[in-house]
Amino acid sequence: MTAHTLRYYERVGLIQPVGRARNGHRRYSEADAAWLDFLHCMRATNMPIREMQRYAELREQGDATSLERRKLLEDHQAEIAAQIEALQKAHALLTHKIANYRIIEERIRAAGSVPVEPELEDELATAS
Amino acid sequence: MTAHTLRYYERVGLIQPVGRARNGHRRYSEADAAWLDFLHCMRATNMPIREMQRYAELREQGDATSLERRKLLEDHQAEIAAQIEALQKAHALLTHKIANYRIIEERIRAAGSVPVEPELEDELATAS
DNA sequence: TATTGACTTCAAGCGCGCTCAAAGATGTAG
DNA sequence: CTACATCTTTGAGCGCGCTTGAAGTCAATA
Repeated sequence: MTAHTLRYYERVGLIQPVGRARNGHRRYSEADAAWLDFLHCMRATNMPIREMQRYAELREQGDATSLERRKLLEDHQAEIAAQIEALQKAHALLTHKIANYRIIEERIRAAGSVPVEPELEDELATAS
Repeated sequence: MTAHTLRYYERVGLIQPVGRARNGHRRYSEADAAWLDFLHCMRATNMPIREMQRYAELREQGDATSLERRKLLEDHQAEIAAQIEALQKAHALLTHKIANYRIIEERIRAAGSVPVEPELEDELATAS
């Protein structure tokens, strides 16, 4: 997280105005750092800024907003689960395609040059 | 995938100019569809367009580019693995935080109103 | 015949999340 | 005292991946 990003997060209300040293420089407390860690974790898993803003807003309103905050997090967790699934599918597909490329390469090595004919048409087989 | 996105992909070279009906309308073959499925799968796992362009370019050059294409896919697969890890971490964190919110809610219900004092400071505990 | 509707083209616009530029204040080293 | 680095502010700019708009062509339907 760059300094610029921290300023940006402060500007858009993701973090409350943070404490300052006598010279005006920002001093991030442990609590600030922990909150930033959390934000970072949410961003890294594609939570939109708007949603993080909503969460930050609720958090500032205290325990009464617990239920809504929980729902927000549950929604995001569901998003995460969906993302994991898509990623795992793609991972498996790539394993397949990579193996395929190894076969092609072996064939080329065996022929001593690049054969003209045998394009192993992979898309129809692996897109499924 | 919208029609607009298909046009866009064609414009930026992700798909070769596709066949046309007599009236000039595009006709996507099975092979086109399979290739589009693959592209869709890569985009859904955050492969940048530039990388997909590179892959498409190599693909058009035939089997001789097998090795480079394989490396490209291997890199992306590594990216995917990293993403999965981050997502799983976040998923676990959220499980923790959601459980925490349930406790808070239970406490509120038990008190019959929102207590003023006991803000359960969660960030330090769960950000780790 | 008139009117939809789905396609075509090309260019411009947009939302997101930063990212950078410019100008100025302050602190540390030589 | 002079550099130089590091922070401060505000506002503008940018890269990505679409997305939309405008204007036109064609096919079928009321």
